[in-house]
Amino acid sequence: MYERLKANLNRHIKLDDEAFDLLRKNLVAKTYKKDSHLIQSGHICKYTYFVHKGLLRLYDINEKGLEKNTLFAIEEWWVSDLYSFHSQKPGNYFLQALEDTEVLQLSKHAMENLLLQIPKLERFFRILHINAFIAQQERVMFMISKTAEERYRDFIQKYPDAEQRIPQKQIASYLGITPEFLSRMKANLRDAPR
Amino acid sequence: MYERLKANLNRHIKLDDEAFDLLRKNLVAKTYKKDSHLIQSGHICKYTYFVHKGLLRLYDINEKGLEKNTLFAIEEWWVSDLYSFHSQKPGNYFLQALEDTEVLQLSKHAMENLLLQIPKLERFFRILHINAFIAQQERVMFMISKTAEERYRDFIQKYPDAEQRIPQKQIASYLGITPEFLSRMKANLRDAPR
DNA sequence: GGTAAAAATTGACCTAGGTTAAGACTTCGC
DNA sequence: GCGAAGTCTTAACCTAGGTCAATTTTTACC
Repeated sequence: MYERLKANLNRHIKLDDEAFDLLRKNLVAKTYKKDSHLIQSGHICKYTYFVHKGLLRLYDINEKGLEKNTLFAIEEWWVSDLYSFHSQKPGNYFLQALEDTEVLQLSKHAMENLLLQIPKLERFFRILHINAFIAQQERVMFMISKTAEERYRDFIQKYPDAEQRIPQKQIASYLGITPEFLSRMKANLRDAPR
Repeated sequence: MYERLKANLNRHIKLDDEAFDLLRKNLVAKTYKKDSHLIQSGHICKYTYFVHKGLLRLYDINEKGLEKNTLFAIEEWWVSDLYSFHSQKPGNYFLQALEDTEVLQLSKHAMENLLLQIPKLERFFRILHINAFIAQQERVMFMISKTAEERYRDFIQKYPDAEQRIPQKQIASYLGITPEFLSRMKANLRDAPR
């Protein structure tokens, strides 16, 4: 169970056994049923989650009342409403399981303590958030520069198993298009592929 | 000159004089003329910049040959091609001065040393990048959820002096619309304000 | 200070993607 | 295993925003 977490940390830092153990003691394993929520808009987000198994979506509800996905988190992703988690103010996002999902949950309080006790974790999360920023920045550039079809192609290439695991309406919402239009695009691609 | 930097650091951490002095020794003050480039696409990005005075734009050139702005950096912003800076691989972005600009420049090598010598800096940049991520995430949600006019209103509200300092075609590129359409939108707003 | 280039505006026309609605196909609860 | 609800598809029509081109305004340069 913790092997996946260890592998994840090892991408950026080396932790000795003692530090890893301390981290592990502060994590709580939880499972969530498909469709249940880990985070609710309007509430203060208490936890950051490491996805061990499953699939989550982070979304908000815009002023027109529509759900818009901002990210999907699969195995080995860290996910939270970062604004709410770090400011400890009410957030705007919902986090929902799209499959039965197992996570390791880290509270804000535990995280602050760990950062003091294991300075390398500051480095780990710094690098993690740099990469998250770069990915979001690229996504903005895609929104600005590419057509819906180009963004869709890019999406299925980057997340090859997404097509199987994620309902189309969720993918459409992530891409910023309607499910109807995604459906039409797929029909076009079928007729005139590549 | 360093007061602005000190204020910036103080937003998230407290540095003693010794540490601040060490940081200062690693920074190099540079000035760039309007229209000159600090970073070139295709090159490895050697520096991160703290903007002391002036205005920069970070942009790429997409496959259709169009320049697209991903961010404007004004006084007290940190800016770089983070992907290239951190990976030390060739980047895709250009960083250009839109006004005569004074920056403090920090090399990758100096930064790595500083992070080891002043662990609090890990914390500082971690928080900085969390906030940068949150802002980009919100920008993605705006692209997905709002009309061009709503995004324009939001932009001029968030950056009140942008209208004076930044040419319209640059703002249009940032918003993901054509200069022609921005112009027409402004005409509409003039006729039917609010 | 005059002119050449760049930026902004305006107008006619076009298209990617949205909207609404109806039918078909899946999924899920009992 | 069956009905209800949700999801996906298809089609007709609509609109926000793009394209192209001509005109005016601003900026930059000798």
